[in-house]
Order: sequence, then structure tokens, then C-alpha cells
Amino acid sequence: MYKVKEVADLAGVSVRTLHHYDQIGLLSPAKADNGYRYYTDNDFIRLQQILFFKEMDFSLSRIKEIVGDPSFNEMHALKQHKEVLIEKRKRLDKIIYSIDQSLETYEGGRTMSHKDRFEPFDMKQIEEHQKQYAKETEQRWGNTEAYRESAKRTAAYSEEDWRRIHEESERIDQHLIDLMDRSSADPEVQKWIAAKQQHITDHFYNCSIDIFRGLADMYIHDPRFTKNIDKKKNGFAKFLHDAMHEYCDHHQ
Amino acid sequence: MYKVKEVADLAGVSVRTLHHYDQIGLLSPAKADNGYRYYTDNDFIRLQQILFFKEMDFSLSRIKEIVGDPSFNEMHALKQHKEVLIEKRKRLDKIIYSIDQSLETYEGGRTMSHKDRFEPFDMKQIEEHQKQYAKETEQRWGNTEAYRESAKRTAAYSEEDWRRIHEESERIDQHLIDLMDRSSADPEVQKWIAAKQQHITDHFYNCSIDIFRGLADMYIHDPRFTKNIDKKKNGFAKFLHDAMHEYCDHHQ
DNA sequence: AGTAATCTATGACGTAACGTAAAGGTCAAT
DNA sequence: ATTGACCTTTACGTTACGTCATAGATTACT
Repeated sequence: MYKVKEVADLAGVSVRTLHHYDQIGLLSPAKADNGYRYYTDNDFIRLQQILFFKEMDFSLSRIKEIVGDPSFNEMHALKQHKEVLIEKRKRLDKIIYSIDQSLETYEGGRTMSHKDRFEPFDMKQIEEHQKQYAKETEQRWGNTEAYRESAKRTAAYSEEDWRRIHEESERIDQHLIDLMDRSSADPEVQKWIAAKQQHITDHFYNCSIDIFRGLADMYIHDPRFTKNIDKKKNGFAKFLHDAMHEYCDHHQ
Repeated sequence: MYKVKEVADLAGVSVRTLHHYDQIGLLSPAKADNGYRYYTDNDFIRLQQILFFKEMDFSLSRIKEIVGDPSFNEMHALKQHKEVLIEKRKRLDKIIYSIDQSLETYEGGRTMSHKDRFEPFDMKQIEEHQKQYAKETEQRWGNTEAYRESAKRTAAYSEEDWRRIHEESERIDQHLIDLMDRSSADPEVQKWIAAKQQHITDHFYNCSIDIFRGLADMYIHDPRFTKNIDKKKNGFAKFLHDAMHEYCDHHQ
């Protein structure tokens, strides 16, 4: 037999909460002559159950159904509820993504405008990309032969090599820009996206699907990239992103 | 000059919503003699702003601060708010994860109980692990020399090799079990977690931080693993998971 | 112009899960 | 007996409106 505050302290909830649960008939302990609520061990166990489902983000009315009905299939309820939560999370994902988008618009428009004029050549982009992904790359591949070879390779590129590589990259992009009125799933589009991935793999590092997807995200997440890419053609970054994701979705 | 319903229809909100916004002083249009609210184009623009931030999951009071104060830094607000949303998402992650945990307990207790008796040796676990991660592994590393070599290596293991590897693995686990009363961040614990990662790298494949983290999750996500691991010591799977995450967090 | 249909306005209650007083009894210790 | 900690119920506040209810204004149609 515990009094409200004891139970509250033990369970880590407020007294008001217990009052509330009593009020809505979710957990109604015995009442003594003095009007006090006295909780039994069973009440306490029931409270634990309630708190468990609450932790799972169930509504109190749902919890009442569940703990009230002994034939209720707990596992089914959990599975069902999990779907709801996943939807909620998806929604948050979308919102967060939208905020990123908006932030890019601001930052891309302000901080970058003057800096852009000092960027002589799009090649910087590739270099920056390399730097940015160098750490992660190293981490993913550890110190495999493949990575060391890749690092060696790019370090050994001559000016002429760089120019050639850049030209090839531009050519691929131009093809894609010409296809911007198509759907991202269009076979022709996908063909050039594949070429883009191959180009990176050929000249920089083994560009896995994971990394390629990350790259796609970066194109629209990092305002510096978005700006640079959209310079070629407005909306190109977004188009690339979508097409690359489409590609990755079908290649995993 | 639009009347409520016109604005409501245009903006896709209810009339009641506009009333409400007027009531709380968020959007107060001019009122004519007949008492009607008349919205100007500016009011409409302001409403668009409001709805934008609402879409971003801001509370109306926050929105009032933002659209009310022209000196308010919109970008800063977005950035700040993004953090809140990320926290929310994290919370959802945790809840969903907990539900998975609970489901595993149910399913693990039922579906698995009889099957377990037919699993003669813990080594199966390693094999299954290999199979399960083979595809992903291939994808991450593509066809690098390192991967091919790794695959070749494990294929060439003799029975004796397997036994030795298994023993080594057991030894590491035993050390960790002995440390289960410590915090997951304890240096001694972390030392053996590192040994675990190294062990996998040495004998199976280059176990990157990413993969190691995935492994940790699998230990408590996949009931087969949880069951098997907890057979050694109850709660060991969870302990491993936490310690491995701790390790990964400090090694990226 | 008369009438009906439609639109408008202002309350005011309901929602979910309690938080936060307020006003007043109860219990254990001093 | 007094004090302080704890108990009770009552009831309003919170979020962002939904949902009536009642009543006046406008518009459409005959």
C-alpha cells in the first residue's frame, strides 16, 4: 500500500499524473476513509505497463484499451504503432530537408555571391569535393590498397590530366542538362548518370552507391555546390540529385 | 480586398483558422463597418509566410515573433528550429528502436525458442553474419583487391583456423562480460571493443566504423543475434551495442 | 422588392495530458 | 497543540484550431 507521492516518486511521474489517470479511469486505486488513494503492488505493475506504452508514444485512450483488455494483442499493437511512428519520422525528415533547402537559398544568395567571383574554375569544386570526402573515404576503405592507389593516382595528375578530366566531366553534365526536361528515371538520363559515377570511379576513387548517394545529397545540401552547379543551368543541382537518387535506388 | 472565405480557399486553410489568427493577433486584417474582415494583398503575403513557418513545424507564438519582428533573423530561426526537429526525430528513433526491442523479446521468446536447441555452435552466428553482410560488403568495397582477398581468405580457413578464430572471439567476449558492470565508455571496455573490431578485420573483412556500428545495431535488432549473444550473459547484447556505439562515436 | 441561399460575425465548448495554483483536510513528529 | 509535509478536490491554462449555435449581412433569383 503506497500513497500517491510514494508511487509518483517510485515511478518517476507527478502526483498530478496519477490523479489524472484516476480521473480518466486508467488507474484507479482503492480509496481509504480519509479519501487518500492507496496503491497496491498490482496497481504499481499496471502503472509500469501504462508507462511502458506511454514511452512508446501511445495515447492514454489507446493505453486504456490495451491494458484494460486482457485479450488485447500487445505485439500487434506495437507493430501497428511502429508504422505510425515511422510515418511521423518521415514527416520530420521532410521538414528538416525543407529547412535545409531554405537555408541554402539564403546562404547561397548572400555569403556566396561575392566569393563566387573569385572562383576561376569549376575544378575547385572537384578539389573541394575531394577534400571534403577525403576523411570519410579513408574511413570507409581504411587503408586498403585500392584507396592508397586512388590517392596516389590523383596526386600524380598533371595539369593536362586535370583539364582532360574536367572536360569529360563537362561533357557528361552537358548531356544531362540537355535532358533536363525528361524524367529523372528516363533511360537516357540514367545512362549519363551512370557515366558520371563511372567518371568519378575512373579518375578519383571507387564511387560506391552509398557515396554516390551522399554526393547527390551534397549537391543540394551544400550551398557552395548548389551554387556552382546551378551556374551551369538553373535547377541542375536538383535535377542531378533526383536522377542520382533514382539511379542509386535501382542499383543497390 | 478579399473576404475570409476567399482567403481561406486561396491559402487552403479554414475560416476558423483565420479567425483564430486574428484572435491571437497573428494576422489581423482591416474590419469594415459591417464587421467583415477584409484582407489586403499584404495580409495574404503575410499569411503565406505564416503558413511557411507552420509547415516547418513552428508554433504560432514563435511565428508571431518571427513575422512580427522585421529585424528577426529568419535564417537563424530556421537553423535553431532545425535542431529542435532533429531532437524530435532522435526521440522517435529511440522509441521505434525500443519497440523493435520489445517485439524481439516476444518473437525471440516464441519463434526462436525451439530453433535454438538445434543450433549446435555459436560459430553459425559468424557464418550467418557473413552471409547477411556479404551483399553490403560487396557493394561498399566494390571489387577492390582488399575485398577479393578477404573473401578468398575466409574461404580458405580450415576447421582448425575456425576453431582458433572462434576461441579468440570468445576470449574477447569473456573479457567484455567481466566488464559489464562498468560504463560503456570505460577505457578498459573500449580497449576490448577495439580488439573486437580488429578481430573481425583480421579474420573476415575490413570492418569500418560504419559497418561496426551496423553490427552493433544488428546485435540488438535481430532477435537471432540478441538471443545468441544473451545466451552467454543476459544483457550482453545491449552492453555490446552501447559500448560499440560509444566506440564508433569516438572514432569517426 | 421579397425570399432564400450563402456568407459573415461572435461566442463557447471540446480536444490531450497534464501543470499549476488555490483552498482546505490529514498525518506524523515535535 | 502546533508545525510541516502530504493529501484531497476544484478549476483554469496550455495548442491550434474543429465544431456547433445563434444571429446579422450580402448576394442571387424570382
